[in-house]
Amino acid sequence: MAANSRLTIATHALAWLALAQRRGREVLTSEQVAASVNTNPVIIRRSLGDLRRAGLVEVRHGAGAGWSLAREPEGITLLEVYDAVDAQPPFGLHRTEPNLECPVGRGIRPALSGVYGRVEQVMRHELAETSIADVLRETLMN
Amino acid sequence: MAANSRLTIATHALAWLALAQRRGREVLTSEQVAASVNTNPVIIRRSLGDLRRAGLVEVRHGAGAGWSLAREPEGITLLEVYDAVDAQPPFGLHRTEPNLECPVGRGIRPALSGVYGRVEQVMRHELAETSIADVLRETLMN
DNA sequence: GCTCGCTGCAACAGCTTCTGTTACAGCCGT
DNA sequence: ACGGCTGTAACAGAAGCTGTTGCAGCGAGC
Repeated sequence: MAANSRLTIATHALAWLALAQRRGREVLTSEQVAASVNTNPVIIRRSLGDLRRAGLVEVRHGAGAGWSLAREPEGITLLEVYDAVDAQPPFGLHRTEPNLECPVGRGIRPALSGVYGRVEQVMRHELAETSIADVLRETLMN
Repeated sequence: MAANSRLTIATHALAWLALAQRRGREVLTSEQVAASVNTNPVIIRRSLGDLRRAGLVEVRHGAGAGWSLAREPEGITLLEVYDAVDAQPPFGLHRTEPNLECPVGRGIRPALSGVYGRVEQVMRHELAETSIADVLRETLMN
């Protein structure tokens, strides 16, 4: 499958909510967000549902329902979005347990876990450097 | 799908080759490597084939055939392995083109490309910090 | 030159994940 | 009560990875 686009969809939705808010529209429906992302409204509801559980957006039910940011766009980092959408880590260990009678098979998993953990740490640190407001600003430059 | 284990398989194979070399065995067959990784020899041949094309291992055909490291294990970094196995990048952009009539849809792809590019850069930098010899040393500590 | 062991590679099945779609119950302003 | 929208389940299609089988090709050693 192509690479995972969950973080992209969620960030797109948040940037669009941030812009709508700035323009005076308090809430957007999943259909309106879907029109910008160019996908199905259910996809957006699933993604925004993840973000709601993480406390990044709020939802209003009933008539006139819709979604809005729960916080200022300057305060929402891509790291929070990454955690909210529960994206898969970049690397996985062996799918089947290696041969434990081999010295390499016995010790390689903790060794690789250490390396992979360091990689994920620097990745998370970099994601924390960018906010939704940053993304929106760069987006509107084009 | 579960996370991608290509980098893990390739690194395991290289560490095992490095240890065998140190023990005086010049070459290992794909079956011997597969026994340590606990998988099918064809999987190993595919992985080592990637590493051969990247110049990290050498193969000998005919009778007494097998694989050996093309360079010192201290000089092979996980970044080279990562590039050799052509692992997928951690994040993907929209699968379908966003709505270009929306200001967010129009500009968000270059904006996200910039962020994702920076994330991949720090990831690559971290992978370059670890060599096969490092992995083997940590592996044998367990 | 033949043999034999191993590589290289194609083809295929099974599994998993993600995306997209339909359908429907639940909620709540108006 | 109505109507619009959310929440969620169920399902289909596509894609990628792993694992498996089968077979041609290569070359060292006899």
